[in-house]
Amino acid sequence: MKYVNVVINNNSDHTDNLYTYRCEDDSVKIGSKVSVPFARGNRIRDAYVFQIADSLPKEIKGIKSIVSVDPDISLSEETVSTCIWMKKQYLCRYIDAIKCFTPSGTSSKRGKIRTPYKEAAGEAAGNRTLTEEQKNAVSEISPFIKNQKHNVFLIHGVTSSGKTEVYMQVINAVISAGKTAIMLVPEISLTPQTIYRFIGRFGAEQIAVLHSKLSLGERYDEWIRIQRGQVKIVIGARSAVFAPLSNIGVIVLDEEHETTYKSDMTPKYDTAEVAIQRAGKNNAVVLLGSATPSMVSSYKAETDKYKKITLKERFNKTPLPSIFPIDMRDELKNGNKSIFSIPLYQEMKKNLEEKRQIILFLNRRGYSAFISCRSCGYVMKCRECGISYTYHKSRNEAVCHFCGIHEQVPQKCPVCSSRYLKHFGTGTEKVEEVTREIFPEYTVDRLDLDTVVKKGSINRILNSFRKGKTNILIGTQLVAKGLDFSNVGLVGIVSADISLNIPDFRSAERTFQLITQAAGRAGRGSYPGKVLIQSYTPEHYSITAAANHDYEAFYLTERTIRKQIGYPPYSDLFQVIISSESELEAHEKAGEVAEEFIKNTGSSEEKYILGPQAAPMNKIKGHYRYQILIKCFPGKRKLYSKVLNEIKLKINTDRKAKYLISIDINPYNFL
DNA sequence: AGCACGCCGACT
DNA sequence: GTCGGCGTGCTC
Repeated sequence: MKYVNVVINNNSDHTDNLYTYRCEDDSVKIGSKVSVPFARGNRIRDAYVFQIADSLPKEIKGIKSIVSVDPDISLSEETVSTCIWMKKQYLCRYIDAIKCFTPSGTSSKRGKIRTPYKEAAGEAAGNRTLTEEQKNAVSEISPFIKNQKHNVFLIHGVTSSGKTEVYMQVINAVISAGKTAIMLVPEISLTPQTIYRFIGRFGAEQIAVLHSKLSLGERYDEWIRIQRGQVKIVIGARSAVFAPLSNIGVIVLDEEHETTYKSDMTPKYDTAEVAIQRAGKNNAVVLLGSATPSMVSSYKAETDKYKKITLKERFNKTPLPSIFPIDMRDELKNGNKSIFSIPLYQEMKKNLEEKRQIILFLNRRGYSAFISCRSCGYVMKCRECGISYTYHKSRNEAVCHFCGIHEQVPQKCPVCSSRYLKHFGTGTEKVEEVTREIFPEYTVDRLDLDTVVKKGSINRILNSFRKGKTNILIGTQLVAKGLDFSNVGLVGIVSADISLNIPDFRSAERTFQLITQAAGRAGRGSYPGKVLIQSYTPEHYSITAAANHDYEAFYLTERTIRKQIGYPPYSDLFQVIISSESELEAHEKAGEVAEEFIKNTGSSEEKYILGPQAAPMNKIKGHYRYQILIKCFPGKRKLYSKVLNEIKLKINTDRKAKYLISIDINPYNFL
């Protein structure tokens, strides 16, 4: 006879506790999925065993017994403890964390299991020869694999430095040592070539690919394959960090700076944090790879939380493309009001004539118009938050989307008195139209979220570009991610100002990343590529540092600013959103939450709290949303989490309350 | 959440 | 009388 504490699969904050049951089944262990009678009706529900004891510390009246044990699905002790950690870390319920680790479907029963990438052409199985730098990287990591010592490595490698080859050799060592590996990529549909390389190298039967387009049944079958130890490597997007592998030796996050690694649905987890948590418990190594590491990761490397490895040279020894900022203020002075500057136009013409292809980037996330002077480049920003004001047409006001401060837009530029102080950010839709107008004899194609939605069209667009049928490809950041075309002579960034002025403290970081990643698309063949960046503030450090291929310069400047204003990596940002059918109520309650937070944390430091303020998505499905942002400095995280969780529970379990609260710690998107 | 209990008004 | 509305309390 033993007693178990279980988490009930019940979608409610009220029942987010451990419940004790009697258990006679010897096969039950920590992580077992069981069926239990629950509540007055004794309805049979799924539950997961989190604790086991031989006796009860004190008697529980009306204790019930487990009715059955699921033979197929279970958690491991490691994943159970990761669930407990997730509840604290992300203020979610136990069951939300458990659902990440368990398949929601049932077996597809359609006979044979289909592996979507089975037919991948094989690549030579042996390891390739490495550059000196790659060898050093591998030999720095190997001892940790051999000695089963947990560590996190930040691999900062320029585009084309061969990071993937380093990952593969480390994974090879891990598998040779009888352990398993998780390989995470930002977006699986955009990185098919990486998957094919892995399948070619390690063989499809050793690999499970967690594909977003898998049906529930297919996903279930893959989950079972992984859990039964039939595969050694799991490749997938962020949710693959929850793969039911045991004996993990390495978890890799490729392109670790990508925003897709942060979940925006409950639980709002950070993939790198989960990876590090799991790796720690498996005595495994984590590899975070990027050409443009996030500020947070670089800061952790600087402060010795991570070990940094740098790959400075490109694998094929081709030089990095030359990057030229173009001052759009000069264009205006010279009477050119078109989207394209003279240098960009001429460079496009030249490349087309010499039969090289062109990629044009535009940032469509510029819905929120900012206010800038086209004559001198001045941008209206919030003094406190350091982010660009957003133009609100209805009141002709400039509003800070972080703290809510607003002011009238002046008639003249406060710096140079020009009348060219205008809101900016519209008109990018026109790029395709204008391009077709200027170069009617060439083929122009476009790749963005709208075109990607249609399945298959992304491959059609990319294939026709790869084959050279498309001369000019216009795209959003989507195109910047890891695509490898050898005939691209020119990359044009139509307006760096748009990403530079999105209302987010990460706008400079994003801009630096965008330019660097975009530049990596040029000059992959024999011709050294060229990158032109159009901007009204080409002297901005994110642009000059990117142009000089100088990550360190960018990092140091940005770090200073983050420290001054108290943004990550110097704080954790808690975004608390109150939603209600009544806009007034949402606004008021957000204010009350802020007051209660201040009272309960005993901190009188109101400047740590920004808002209340209309949330980025102001209205969703008839519910108005107001937010407060809380800067949480080192040492405060536990207290803030506890207080916020108490406030959240009180509100979300109050049936009379007509509003809801949700909390996102370090959200990635403020748009 | 989901369900039972229970205390009130409206109805065959 | 008694059917059913929903406010309240509880789930090992």
